[in-house]
Amino acid sequence: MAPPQTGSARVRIAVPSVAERVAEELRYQLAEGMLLPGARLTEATIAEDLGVSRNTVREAFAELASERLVVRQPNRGVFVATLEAGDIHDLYTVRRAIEVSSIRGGGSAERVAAVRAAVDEGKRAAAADDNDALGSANQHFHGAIVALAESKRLDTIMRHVLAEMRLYFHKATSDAHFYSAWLEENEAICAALEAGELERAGELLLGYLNRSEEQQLTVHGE
Amino acid sequence: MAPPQTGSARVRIAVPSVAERVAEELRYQLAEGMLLPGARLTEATIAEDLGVSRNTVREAFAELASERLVVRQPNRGVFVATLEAGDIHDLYTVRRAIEVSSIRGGGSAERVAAVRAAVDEGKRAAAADDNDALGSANQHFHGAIVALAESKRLDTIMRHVLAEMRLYFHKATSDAHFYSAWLEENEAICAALEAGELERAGELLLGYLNRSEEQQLTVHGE
DNA sequence: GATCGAAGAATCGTTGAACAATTCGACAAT
DNA sequence: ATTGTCGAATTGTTCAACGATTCTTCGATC
Repeated sequence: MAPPQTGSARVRIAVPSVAERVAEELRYQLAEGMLLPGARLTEATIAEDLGVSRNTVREAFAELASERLVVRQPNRGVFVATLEAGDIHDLYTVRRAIEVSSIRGGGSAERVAAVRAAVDEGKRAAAADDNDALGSANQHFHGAIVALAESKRLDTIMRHVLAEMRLYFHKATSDAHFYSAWLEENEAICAALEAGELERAGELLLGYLNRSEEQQLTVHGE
Repeated sequence: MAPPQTGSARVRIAVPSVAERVAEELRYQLAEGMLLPGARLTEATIAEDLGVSRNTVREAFAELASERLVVRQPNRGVFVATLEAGDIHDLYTVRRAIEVSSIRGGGSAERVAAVRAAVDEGKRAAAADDNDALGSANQHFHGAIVALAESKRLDTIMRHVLAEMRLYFHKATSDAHFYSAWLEENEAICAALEAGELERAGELLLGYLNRSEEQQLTVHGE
């Protein structure tokens, strides 16, 4: 007999609710650039397009709004989030906090290996000249860094931050030599991490984030 | 005519929507311990109690779920979040990341003054022997530290973390000499901050958070 | 011709009712 | 003690409606 309630690991075989699937679909369209910042999302239209009720769309909107992917304007509707002044700095402030903190704490061998895997993934993508894959690999790299901390909450925060950045920067950074610079930095950061030089890894990562922020600030209107 | 769209500072005089007010009311009850972890929140009951529609309650639930104050179990209902194994460590991991990062970045004179104000608030509460006020002051102190970074996103993350901790620890820590230790530490941290010794302030804060986590771990089951 | 305002259309916020699907509790059968 | 079944309760979702708010259009006015 199984112990009455093993407590935590209650694996729910739950089919994602309709509202969640709607949110997922919209998230996808947002990441893919099919819905550009500022675009209006009319409840009735989306409800009809996806074949669901307006109320369900509403619930999906609530979820996306909590992730800052869309903004609700009372009595006016929801719009794809737009980059306000200070948002770039804000996003990088969050990243500096959680990424640097995570890497300074080190992590299990498995988690470190995952970081290494992301670095390699980036190298392969570069070799294959696949810019999309390069961008994904970079996100995986930074996701893996946060994952070092083994914190559910930090993971979801990072997921949201990355989703927001995809929304804003999806095509803007298809500049080739952007990425080549990343690759070397990621390699160095990963090497320091593997060598247990956590302090130095943190400094390298911090430097990368600061430089990356400046790049984004110059690319987008200050 | 007003300038076509002054852009950001569009001050909405919006009356909070009904759904938001419901969420607010529930948040209040959660913080105040009227709704204990594990309690079931039946849609119909709450809808009737608050005199709103079931759909509206649903929207409020979605918001609270995104803040981890309640948990949705598909087809079963929403329950007040309970402390799972590792949650305490998780919460403190987030706090270490954002609080230490914020204090290491320093802040404007106004923001530093706000930290000082929170320290004083704590001292007054201690003098008045008001334990509730002491708890609030401590939360203000740590909120003020995060506010140093002037980041909307970090502020809301911190707000959510503190709300979650209030939910779990609302009465547990009414131990008098807990607080007196805090007061001295807060004072020392604030002094270091004011002196511009950011690195040291960060270390002190980190030490405090580590010790606080251990206390909570021993008080609550492991 | 530009400004203002008012009528009308579109959309949102919220409600209430409905119904299938799922879970829960109890009770009977093996 | 396990299994199965039935009924009650609750959730997930849809639909239709209506007041409130915003947007648009279109004249009327200066």
